[in-house]
Amino acid sequence: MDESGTLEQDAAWDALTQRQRDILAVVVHQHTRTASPVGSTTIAESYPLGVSPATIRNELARLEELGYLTHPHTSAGRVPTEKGYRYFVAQLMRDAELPLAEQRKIRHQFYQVRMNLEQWMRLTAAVLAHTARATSLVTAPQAPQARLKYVKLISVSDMVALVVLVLYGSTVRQEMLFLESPATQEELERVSNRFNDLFAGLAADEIEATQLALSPLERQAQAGILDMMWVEDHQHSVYVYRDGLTEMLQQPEFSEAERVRHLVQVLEEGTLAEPMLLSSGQGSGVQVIIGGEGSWEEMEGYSIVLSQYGVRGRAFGALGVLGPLRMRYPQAVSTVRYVSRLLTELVKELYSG
Amino acid sequence: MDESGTLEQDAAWDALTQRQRDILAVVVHQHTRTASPVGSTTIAESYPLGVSPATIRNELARLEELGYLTHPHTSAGRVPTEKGYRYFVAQLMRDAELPLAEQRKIRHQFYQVRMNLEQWMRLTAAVLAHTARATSLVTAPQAPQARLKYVKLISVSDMVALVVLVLYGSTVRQEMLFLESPATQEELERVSNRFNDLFAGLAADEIEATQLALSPLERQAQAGILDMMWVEDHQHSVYVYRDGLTEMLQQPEFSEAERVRHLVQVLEEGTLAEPMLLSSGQGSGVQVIIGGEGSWEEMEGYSIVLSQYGVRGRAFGALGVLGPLRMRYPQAVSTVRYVSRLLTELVKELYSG
DNA sequence: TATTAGCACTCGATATGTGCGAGTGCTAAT
DNA sequence: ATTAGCACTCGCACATATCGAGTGCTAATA
Repeated sequence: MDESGTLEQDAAWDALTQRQRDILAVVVHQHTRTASPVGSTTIAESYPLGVSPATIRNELARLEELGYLTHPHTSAGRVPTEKGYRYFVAQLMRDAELPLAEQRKIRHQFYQVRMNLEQWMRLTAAVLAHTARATSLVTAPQAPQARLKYVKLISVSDMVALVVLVLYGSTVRQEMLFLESPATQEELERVSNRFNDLFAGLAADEIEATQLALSPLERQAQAGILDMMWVEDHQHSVYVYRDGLTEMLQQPEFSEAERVRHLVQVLEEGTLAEPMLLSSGQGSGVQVIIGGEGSWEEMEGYSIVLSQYGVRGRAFGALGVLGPLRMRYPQAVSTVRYVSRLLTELVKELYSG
Repeated sequence: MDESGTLEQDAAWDALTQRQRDILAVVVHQHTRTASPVGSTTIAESYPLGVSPATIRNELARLEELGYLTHPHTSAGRVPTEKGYRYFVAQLMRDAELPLAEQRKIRHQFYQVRMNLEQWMRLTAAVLAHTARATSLVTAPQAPQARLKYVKLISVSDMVALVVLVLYGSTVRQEMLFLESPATQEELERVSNRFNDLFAGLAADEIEATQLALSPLERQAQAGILDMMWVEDHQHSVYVYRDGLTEMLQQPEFSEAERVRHLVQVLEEGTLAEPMLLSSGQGSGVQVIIGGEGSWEEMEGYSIVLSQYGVRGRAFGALGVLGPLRMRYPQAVSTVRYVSRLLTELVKELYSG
């Protein structure tokens, strides 16, 4: 799904009549509210389609043949299939913007918070979870390559120094360094100053490439700094902020313990960040993954609405919501879209320095 | 439970015969392995008590009368009650040290990791969860009052500065500061230097108390720093590292979705840190809380084995494991005790600077 | 008096049966 | 093409029967 909703137009959708489209939309809509299968009479009664339940039954049978709906069992109503949800998202859903009131409320919350990355992430997660009524997932913006803005060595004891690295994008990292030979705060100060002159603005490989005469202390400090920056660059485990799990677990799809366990496992093992950051690569804007398509096998039975935010090539992250197939797609999509735009603005400000 | 296991001796335990004590121990032991009620024949067959099942039945009935055991239903075996577990932990459990091999393995893991607080916390959580086979909970060491070690203001743009605070105990905090009037890096540098001279080693209230002539920029910076330190001091939400949840959810006590939901909720809402840090106050050493006694109502149906670590009055945290009543108490207690001692050593090193 | 064999009894778990009702699919009429 | 009518299906809820593990009690025994 791209912004205008045209991206999936080329998919080979069966040609459905308008009435079939209407009925499918009603089934999806009803089912997302009630969580139970919807029958022909319910449809006829609650929407003025001007036809009898019998006719609707025929259409339902046809839609089932085409793969958009299923039966849990013979004498039950219809439930959308994954294909049904996909059709709904791509073709039927009116792709509205988030209501202005909601927009203002969210924006206000963001500006109330100090300019602190971690708090933004938490707030984003909270807002997404609350507005879309599903579990939210947010990664912090990732810079492709850490660049040194400022370094400071602080004496902890004569053999131990604390290395504080400030990277562009106001990431700060600190680590202890065990010294091979004792050093005073003054010596460390000198090293800090020299390194700031030499290395400011450089990435790890550039720092390594500078062939300079270094004292043993400097050599050790440089090695420590490079180590920290490499860790930063190749950090495989991106922390994923999340919220709204408990509320979502109230939903009837989580009435079996096994289902809950599985979800908790997937969330805890933290393997979602990678596909989030990679997957939403194609196409700009909001992506809707239904039933664990593509590289999301693990998420079979769930849907994910996600978007990247930030600036490609400088710092970007991903955010989205995860819920059961029976999700409020319109709400989820508009919320994710709005919040990702908002966060893009904020990240631009943050990285402008 | 204190180190020597004598603390709870004064509790008014009913006088049980040695045979009753043996039988209670067997019930607890069997039940923790099999998760199902244990019957009289099982006991007679698996342990050489030299009496018939009938005798054991009489004893079981007596133990039930006294409140140490229950029946799930008439024709089922016995299951320990909370009181039964308490008696087991206080009186019957042989309070051994962790096996030396295990100790060495754990210690080795800790020394392999760089001296990095976050990694220690994660490792602690992993080790606890794995060794005690329950969900581990670990808080980082909390200093009673943040003391400034070093401050640095870094220009982000002419109107925005990044404030980096290094506190004692190698905590580093950073935050953006929006300036009222533009300032260059040089000006910020001057402020940083002056503040380091004036404020190093002081706590927030002491910094506030210094009545000095400050420039507008300095005044704003000071306010920012104070703010950050206050947040640090009054931070109510201490992050709790945890591990092993997924493994624990495999246990049969979590076969009902409701139970899983409840646990996830309690863990997610993060209200456990406070009681952890306060509760283990009385008595040194490892504390065993069974069935949500005292201020742990929320944890009814669970047991917690916890200990504080670190140095009282300087920096201390809490660690422990959380599991169902049916927990491997001996393992849990010895692991928690060993790891808390180990971490105390490490924290002492960290804060020695 | 403590122990124990014997035995009736209880109750959960499992399987089987029955009625109910929602919702279908089909057929024949419109 | 639509629809009324109706037989049919099947899950659900509830009742009933069987089975077996494990108890509690009683009376015999050491």
